[in-house]
Amino acid sequence: MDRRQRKTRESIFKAFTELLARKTFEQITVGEIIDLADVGRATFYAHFETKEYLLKAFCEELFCHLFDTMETGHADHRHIFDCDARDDVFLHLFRHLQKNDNNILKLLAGQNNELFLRYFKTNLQKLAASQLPRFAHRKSEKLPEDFWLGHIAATFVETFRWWVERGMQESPETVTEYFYLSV
Amino acid sequence: MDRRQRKTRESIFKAFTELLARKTFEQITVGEIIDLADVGRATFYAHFETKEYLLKAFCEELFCHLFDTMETGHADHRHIFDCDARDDVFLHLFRHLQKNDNNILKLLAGQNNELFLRYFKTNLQKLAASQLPRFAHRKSEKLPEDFWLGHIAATFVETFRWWVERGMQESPETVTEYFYLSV
DNA sequence: CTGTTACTGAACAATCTGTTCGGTAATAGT
DNA sequence: ACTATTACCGAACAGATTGTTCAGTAACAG
Repeated sequence: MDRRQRKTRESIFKAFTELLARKTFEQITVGEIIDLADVGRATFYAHFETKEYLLKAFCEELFCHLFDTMETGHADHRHIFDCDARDDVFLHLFRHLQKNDNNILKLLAGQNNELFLRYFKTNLQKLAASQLPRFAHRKSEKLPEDFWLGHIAATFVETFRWWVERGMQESPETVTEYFYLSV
Repeated sequence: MDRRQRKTRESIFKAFTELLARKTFEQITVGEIIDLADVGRATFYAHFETKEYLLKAFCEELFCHLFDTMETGHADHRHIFDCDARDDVFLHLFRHLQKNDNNILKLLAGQNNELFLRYFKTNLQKLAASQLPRFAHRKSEKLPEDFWLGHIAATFVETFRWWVERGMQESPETVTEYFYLSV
């Protein structure tokens, strides 16, 4: 990819992330993004059809980083975050989320969080599917599989939301315990 | 309340409901609402500060109808909907939702469903609190109460969402069973 | 009958979106 | 090193939407 393109894309992402720390998605305008990214208006629209497409691309990169690196367990990833692969993946995930890379919290709290939550849930559902044996309760046998997977993902999201609302006082270990107890 | 005010408010609500059947909240403009409601622009803004405040008022009326009448069990309500108070409240609720009064489904499916879901969850949480003995599992003792209530409400919402996504093929009784099994 | 209140409708500024285009600079291929 | 391609700039642009203002008119309450 052209170096110019890459630089533009990165500065737009960076500006978007910074703005996300201050305000919610719908409060951010294209004008603010290009000012902070120091990029022409036409350039922005050459990269992203609309503001929503930027969010979409942002979410894709975000969850790619968050989930894919976890599943495959890349060496560099483990080095950076000092992860132990033997850890529970959900505990692992809570630990990541605690760091609030890329201002995930603001995306969760925003008014227009539908798209974000959909990505979150989709990825969680895939993760849950790979961890299905962990959730093989008696009750799960009586429920349709897609219902069950959706329930696990939704429970994770809700647990995370509860955690954030309370200011993330509890340790990731405690929250993980709550998650497994309630699911 | 002045008859003129009431009529204006009602025609705005009616227009909003109709538009909600066709498009999502953010696609609806104030111009469309006042055209359909046949109401002056200034009049709309005399009633509602912004479009969001209209949604807020709409949600309040909606959930007031949905929950309050259920808890108090008004005679007229039972007449209209032919409800049996001995029925489980959650089954009762699923039956109501199946009717899709006021296009709840569109509000659920919309992109900007955050406000709607918050109202939904808040009311469900109150309902769950009143029904707490039903959810007195072993596991619930080990969890903080607000976490537990939030989990019940979120599970209901998720169950409902799953139902809607599959075209509401299952009976309300089956869905209620799934709900109780998973919570 | 009268004072108050609500609605009308049109005009208004302000903001944001998404597009267009001629000129400029960086890049890639040869 | 030359050339064609590609990306960027930046300013201008039309179009849509929002929320406000105001003078005139109609409905309401006492």
